[in-house]
Amino acid sequence: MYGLGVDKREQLIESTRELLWERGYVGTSPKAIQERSGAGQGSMYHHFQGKSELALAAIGRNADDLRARAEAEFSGPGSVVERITVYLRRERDVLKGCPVGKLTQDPDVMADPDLRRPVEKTFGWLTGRLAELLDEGRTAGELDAALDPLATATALVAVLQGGYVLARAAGSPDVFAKAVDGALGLLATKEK
Amino acid sequence: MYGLGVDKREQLIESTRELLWERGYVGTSPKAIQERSGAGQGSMYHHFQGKSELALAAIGRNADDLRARAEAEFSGPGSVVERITVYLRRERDVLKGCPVGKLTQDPDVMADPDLRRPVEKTFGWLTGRLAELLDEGRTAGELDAALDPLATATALVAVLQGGYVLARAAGSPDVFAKAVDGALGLLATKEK
DNA sequence: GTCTATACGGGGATAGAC
DNA sequence: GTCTATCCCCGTATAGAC
Repeated sequence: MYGLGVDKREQLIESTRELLWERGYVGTSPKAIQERSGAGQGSMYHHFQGKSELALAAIGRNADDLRARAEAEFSGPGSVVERITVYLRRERDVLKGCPVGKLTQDPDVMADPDLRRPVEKTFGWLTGRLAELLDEGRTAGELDAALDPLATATALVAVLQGGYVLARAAGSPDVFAKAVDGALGLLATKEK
Repeated sequence: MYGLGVDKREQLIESTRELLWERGYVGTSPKAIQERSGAGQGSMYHHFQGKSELALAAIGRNADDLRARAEAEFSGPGSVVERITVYLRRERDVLKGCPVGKLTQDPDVMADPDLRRPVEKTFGWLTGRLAELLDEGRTAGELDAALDPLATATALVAVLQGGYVLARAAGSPDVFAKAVDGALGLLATKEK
């Protein structure tokens, strides 16, 4: 626990995180995890019961990260629209996709309630938090009173998730930026 | 070619289509395809060189379907916004996800240029076609002249693709509908 | 065209030595 | 805690018979 060396348990989780992001759950084998982490079979099965338990730790960490970063932007300085803009425009590893959103396309993740829960929670939180912000903007008179906070928040989160999809399809991050531009262009009309 | 029986080649493609949709490319094995189609090993490898060639046929068909359906709605009756609304609100198998969009999350599909091409083409076409419609609406005075057709089109397609992601995360199709509502709510402001 | 037999490596995990 | 050995089934494909 002391010293410079990172323990194997930690390496296993981090490697799984990366692989889940790059290849998804069905596309990630214990062998691949072991190779990337530098741990052997015995080490992996000592720390974790198996692939799914390891994935659970990795997914949880991905989810926590996403949430922490978003919250930092949401609670930052500026008007509501400014804060949302900062969030939407933040630099992302677009072509790799969203480390959490990607998991929704994985049949084995969605089939396992334990693995699925953090994904569900993350997007529930994200949408709700964004809806709060929008509502705050409405109350403050910054945004049109007719704007539906929850529907708009859901649409904004969807633009991000869909932006990843389109960017990967096109092989270019520009498409992600275009989608965000389009969304912000539409939102701007609702500003007073 | 005559008669009631559908040939095995056809069954193989259709089964692959379903499996690709349900489990993705990495999650679909030749064995699973054979079982679902009722064809044996020999039959499959007689008609196709292997998994990827079969997937290519299946992906192409999924892409053609998506395009044909969308085009029918885009070229239907009504104003531009009405046609877009019909398209966005069309009934979909939301929890299964988009049969084409889903493929973008599959590392082995994206890594193979042949498999990737139809996906890229489909979204390129879809976004472009929607941008044309929006531009038509602008020219006709139906939509605000300041609206950016390409960015808006990209955002709309992203809302759909992201809607699938969020609905799967939540385990409910309602979230997809919410995202669409949010997008249409924003678009409405741009109507004259 | 379709079937069965066969092949080989990999996925996923256990056992036991160190 | 970590390693190596081992296990069994599956993924993916070829060969050859019918």
